Amino acid sequence: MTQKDDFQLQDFLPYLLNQAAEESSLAFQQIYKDRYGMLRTEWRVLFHLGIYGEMSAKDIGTRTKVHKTKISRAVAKLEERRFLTRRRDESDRRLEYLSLTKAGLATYAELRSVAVDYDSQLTSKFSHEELTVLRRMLRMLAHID
Amino acid sequence: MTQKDDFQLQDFLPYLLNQAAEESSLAFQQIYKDRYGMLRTEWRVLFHLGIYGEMSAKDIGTRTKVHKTKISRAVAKLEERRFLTRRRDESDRRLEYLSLTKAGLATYAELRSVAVDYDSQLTSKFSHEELTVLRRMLRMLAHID
DNA sequence: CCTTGTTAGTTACAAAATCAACCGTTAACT
DNA sequence: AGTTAACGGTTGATTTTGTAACTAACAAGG
Repeated sequence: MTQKDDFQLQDFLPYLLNQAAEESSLAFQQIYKDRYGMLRTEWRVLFHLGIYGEMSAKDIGTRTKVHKTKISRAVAKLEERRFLTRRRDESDRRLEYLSLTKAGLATYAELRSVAVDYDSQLTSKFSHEELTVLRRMLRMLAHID
Repeated sequence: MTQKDDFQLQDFLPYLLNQAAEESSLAFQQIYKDRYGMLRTEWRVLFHLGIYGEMSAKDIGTRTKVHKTKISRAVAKLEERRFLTRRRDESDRRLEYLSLTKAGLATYAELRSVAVDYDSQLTSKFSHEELTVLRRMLRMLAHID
């Protein structure tokens, strides 16, 4: 394992971002996976509906930039578990609005509180100013807002 | 789509990091995938060998935190394409050292230059100071160094 | 109306990731 | 030496994802 090159992989932003994203998601993933039997897209859909209320699969896909087939399957799984219900838009019958059931809302509330705790644990190592800079830069990189 | 909650998904660090990581990897992924027919783990292995020279699959797995089955399959694919060769460690015959062939090195050099260009394009929106802060924070989150 | 195109969402099939079990080798302990 | 455990790496079965093609519904232009 001898040095042969001066390119620094850990300074290459896409790589570094992926490493940070994976590592920082790990413990949270454990929880929604092991404790709630959910996949990544599923908790994301759950959270979107929990936060924004009724919205369509298309809306969620646009916001998360997740492909519609993944959304479709996540929605089907959440519906099967009675976490959400669908409602046809009568003026445009292609659309269906999704909203959480009581059970879905309860699960969202639980996971949300896990997320809040987890986030404050993650961010505890940094100052408020640093976090402001970090979030702004990440949002720019993610093309959010 | 009515507001129902004040939890901000785009401030939840694991989510924000994943969005930034995915978006910032997209165009680079297009290149190694479409132009070089590679998978994520494959370019990572290629880069590790290009940067550090000869190393074992285990070493790569430790550094990248990628599971050994994924490494094993990426190595097999790269070997099949004659980008690397294996050499048994005679003092511990479980280990094999991987190193790039001439063709592997050439491909690495090409992709490396793409990566350098791509990175400077990504980082051009930020100041040197901001980038220093960002990298330091990401390394802490990724538990690198 | 009637084509042609587009959209929201689903499905089928191929590709890839995950997980457990496996092989051969080395290490540790008795 | 002999047993047991651990390690590096591979393989096979299952799950998840990606890609394309498909409904069904709407929209625009003739």
